[in-house]
Amino acid sequence: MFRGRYEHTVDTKGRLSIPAKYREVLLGKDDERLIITNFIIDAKRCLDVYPLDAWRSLEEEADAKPQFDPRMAAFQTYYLSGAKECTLDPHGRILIPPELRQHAGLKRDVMLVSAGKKFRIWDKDAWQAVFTGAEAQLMEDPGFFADLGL
Amino acid sequence: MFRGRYEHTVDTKGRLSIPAKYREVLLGKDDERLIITNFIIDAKRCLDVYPLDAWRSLEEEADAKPQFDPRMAAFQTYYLSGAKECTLDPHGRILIPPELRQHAGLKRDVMLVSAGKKFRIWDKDAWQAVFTGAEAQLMEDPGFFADLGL
DNA sequence: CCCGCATGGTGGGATAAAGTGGGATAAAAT
DNA sequence: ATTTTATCCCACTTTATCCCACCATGCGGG
Repeated sequence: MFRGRYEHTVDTKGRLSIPAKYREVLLGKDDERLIITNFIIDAKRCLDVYPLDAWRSLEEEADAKPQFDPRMAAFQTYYLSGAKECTLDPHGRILIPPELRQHAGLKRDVMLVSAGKKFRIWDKDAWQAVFTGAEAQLMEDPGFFADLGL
Repeated sequence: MFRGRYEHTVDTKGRLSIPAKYREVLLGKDDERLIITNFIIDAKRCLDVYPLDAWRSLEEEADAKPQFDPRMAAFQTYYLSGAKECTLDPHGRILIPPELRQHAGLKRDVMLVSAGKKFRIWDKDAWQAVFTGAEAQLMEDPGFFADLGL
């Protein structure tokens, strides 16, 4: 499980260092490979990052569903097909492929945000917008989280 | 399993270099032969590309089905009979047969898109349309993927 | 309280690999 | 026989990878 939010920077070569706390999770798996794909939340684009094993099980679950369901096809088109494998360099950094960097509109300052078995990478400004958006919803409707059954 | 999307170019001779990551998959099979056939998704034409072994098992599965089902006949007519074998040149490129290039409307810029055991080749503009279509669906209905149970 | 060292994050140059293009030769089609 | 198409070879450009150095921060020991 990944935990916490981190503000890091993407250098001019497109490299991003993974927080040490996230890396500890990977060390526990004995596999430092990460899978990155494109996603979108609240009309803001971001990147979803999975450890390889978590990604594989997602692929397999998806594979077990009816292939010709139009939603599944869209999922395949949008989410699964965008996946790229990235390995950590000796300093614990990944090189974010250009298309994905562009998709999420990553500039220098980015946010790494935990999301259970995966984490997300946001452009810092986009993150701010999504975060305050979620906060606003919660202000308007204090029961917003209640329905989740937690 | 192929992974990721790549934007490459078809040169004036009709050659297209296969992404190194895709080639690694073929190296694992000890067989660099690819089978290419015509396909269509969301009314946009594209090409389906299979490693030879995956194509063979598809052929055999098809062969095991009732021979006189009209749908199978159409599948045979459209999909199976369009197949051409292509081999990689020393630089890891394939020469896309003219008919297939024309079918998919391939110009200079193309997209290679993973799809499980096979991958697809799209004209870049056609791909954009398909991709943004999927994204638009997701934006309209944030629960779009939630219903897949993943 | 200050110093030195370990750790985490950032940056830059050198080398290797991947992708692209073009000419020359060989094979195939007309 | 001529034209076209495919294959091979070499060259160039861009991108990724490796390696080294640097700078903060935090912590323990003098």
